[in-house]
Amino acid sequence: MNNKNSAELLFPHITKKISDYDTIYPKRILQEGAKVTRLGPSPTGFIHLGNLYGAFVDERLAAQSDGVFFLRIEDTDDKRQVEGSVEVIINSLNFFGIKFDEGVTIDGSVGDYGPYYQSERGSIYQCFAKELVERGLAYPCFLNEEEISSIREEQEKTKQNPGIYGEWAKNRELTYDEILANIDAGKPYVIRLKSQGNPNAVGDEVKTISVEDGIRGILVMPENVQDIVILKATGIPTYHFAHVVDDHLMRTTHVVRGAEWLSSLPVHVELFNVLDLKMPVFCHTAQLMKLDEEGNKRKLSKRLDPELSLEFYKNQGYHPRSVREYLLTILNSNFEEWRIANPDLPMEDFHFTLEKMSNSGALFDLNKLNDISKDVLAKIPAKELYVWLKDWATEFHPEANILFENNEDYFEKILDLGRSGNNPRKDLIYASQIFEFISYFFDDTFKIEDKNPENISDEDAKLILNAYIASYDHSDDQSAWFNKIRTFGLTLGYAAKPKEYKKNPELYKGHVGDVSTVIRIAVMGRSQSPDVWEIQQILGEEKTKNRILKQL
RNA sequence: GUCCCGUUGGUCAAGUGGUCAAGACAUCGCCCUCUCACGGCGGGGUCGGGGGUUCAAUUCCCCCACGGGGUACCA
Repeated sequence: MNNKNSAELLFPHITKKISDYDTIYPKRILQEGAKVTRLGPSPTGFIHLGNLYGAFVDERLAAQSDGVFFLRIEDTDDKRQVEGSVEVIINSLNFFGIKFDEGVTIDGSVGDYGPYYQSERGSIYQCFAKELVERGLAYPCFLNEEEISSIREEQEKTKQNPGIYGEWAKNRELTYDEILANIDAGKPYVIRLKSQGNPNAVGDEVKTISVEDGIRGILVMPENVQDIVILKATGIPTYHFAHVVDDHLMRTTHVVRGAEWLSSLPVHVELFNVLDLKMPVFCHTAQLMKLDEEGNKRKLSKRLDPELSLEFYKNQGYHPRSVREYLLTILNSNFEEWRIANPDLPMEDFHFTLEKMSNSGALFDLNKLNDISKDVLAKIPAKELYVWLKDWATEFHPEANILFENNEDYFEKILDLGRSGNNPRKDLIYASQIFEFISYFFDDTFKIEDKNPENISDEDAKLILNAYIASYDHSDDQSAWFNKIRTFGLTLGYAAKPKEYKKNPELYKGHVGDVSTVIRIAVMGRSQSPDVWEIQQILGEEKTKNRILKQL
C-alpha cells in the first residue's frame, strides 16, 4: 500500500489514530440545546473592539444556553507571537465582562479538552494529517517558493485561477519512492489536502456547497478545488486545518467568526467532509466599520483608529457596562427597544439571538456610545461610581489621586448632584470627562474659565457680588435663596424674569439670568453648570464665600 | 483579474408583494427654565441605479454601480 507506507514515512512517530482522540475527548454531556463556543485569538498583543464584539456573541450564546465558552490560543504563526499578549487578551476581555468557562486562564488551563494552545497540539494535527495521507486524501508537496511563484506567473499570464490545484499540483501523485527520494535529499515539504473538487468544471458543472449560516441563512458557494496546505513545513497546521480538528475535538457547536472567513468556508467544508466530521454552525459576523476622511465606509484599522483599541475605552474611562450596552445595541438592534421598555433590568436578561444580527458592517458611532453611557451611568449609585472612578484614576489619572483622600462623602454628593427626582441629570459619560465636569468642586482644579455676560461691566459684576455676599445665608432653602437674588437684582436694574426683560428691554440692564451667571462664574468659574444652590450646599459655606470674596 | 458577502434618512436600523416605510442617536425649532443638562412636543431627511415579473415592488429575478472581504507554508 503506497499511501500507507508514505504516511508511515512521513509520520513515523505518530501512533495514535483519530478514533483514539475521539475517546480522549468524548462528546460533551450538556443539556439539550446547550451551545459550545470559543474565542480563538492569535497572541499578537493587540486585542480590539472587533474581538470584543465577537467574544460577546460567543459569551451570550453559551451563557444563555447553559453551554460552555472557552478560550483557545491560536499561536500557529510563530512570526506573530508577542510576549505577554495572552495576559493582555484575558485581562482586557475580563475588564469588559467577558469571562470564560474553560480553556486558557492567567493561571494555566482549565478543562478536559486541552491543550488549549494550538502550539501544544502538534501531534494531534499530525495524527489527523497522517490518516488523510493514508487514505490518499492528502500528500506531501515539495514545491519550493520559486516553483510556486512561477506557477502563479504562468496562471496569471494565461488568466487562470491562481493556486495549487488540478494539474498545477505537480506532487499530487508522487509515488512512495519519489517521496522517499525527496526526503532523503533533504527537501522541505508541506502536507496539502488532495482536494476532491473538480477544478476543470465550468458553468453549471461547478458543484456547489450549501451551508446554513447562523446569521446569514443559507449560503451557496462553489466547492473547494484548491490543494490547500494543511501542515506547514514546520509541521504546524494552518488555520484551516487547526480550526477543523480543534473545533471537532473540543466539541464546539457554534463557530462565531468575522466575515473575512467567508471565502474560505468551502475549504473548511471539504475538510469536515473528508474527515467525516459533523460541522458546527457557522456564524459569520459583520465587520465593524468606520467613516474615513473622504466619507467612505471602511474597515476599522488598528493603525488609523485609536477607538478600535480596547485600551482607548479604558484610557478615556468608559464604564465597561457602557461599552457592553453599546455593543449589544449594535449586535441586536431590538435591544434598544427592549432597553426602553425595561430600563431597570440587567442587560443579561435580554435574550440575544443570532437571527437579529445584521449582515452588513456597522459604522462605529461614538455619539451613540456616549448617549448610552449617560443612561448607564445615570443608573449607577454614587458609591459604586466613586469606587470605579477611584480605580480608574489610580491607573490613568494619578494626579487626581489626592482628590480621593478622605473625601468619599464629598465625592458622592458631587456625583449625585441633580440625579434625584423624575428627570435626573445625565451629565456623566466617561471618567476623564467626569473629572473635567466636576473640576470646580476642588480648589486645586478650580479656575475662572468663562467671562461675564457682555451687558455686565466689571463694576456691575462687583455690585452684584457685593449684594449677593451681603444677603447670603447658607441656611436659606433654594427658593428663599433665589428670591433674594431676584430682589436685589431688581434693585440693581435687572428684570426678575427673562420674559419681562424681553418685553421691555429698555427698562433694564439685563435680567435675573445675567445676575446668576455672574454668581455662577464666581463660584464655579463657568457660565454653565447644574443648580448653583445645590452646588453651594455641597461646597459648604466657607468655600462658597471665599470664592465670591476673591472676585471683589 | 477572479471569487465571496453586502447596499433602507448623516449614523444604527425595523419591516412587508399593496405600510402615512417603525424606533434610536445626531441635527433643527418650540416648550419647561436663572445657565447647562434632564424632560416634553414638533420639523427636515431614506428604500444605490437600470431593466424585468406583477394589477401592484423597498420587498421576487437579472444586469450595473458602489462598499467590504478572500485570492499565503497570516489568522
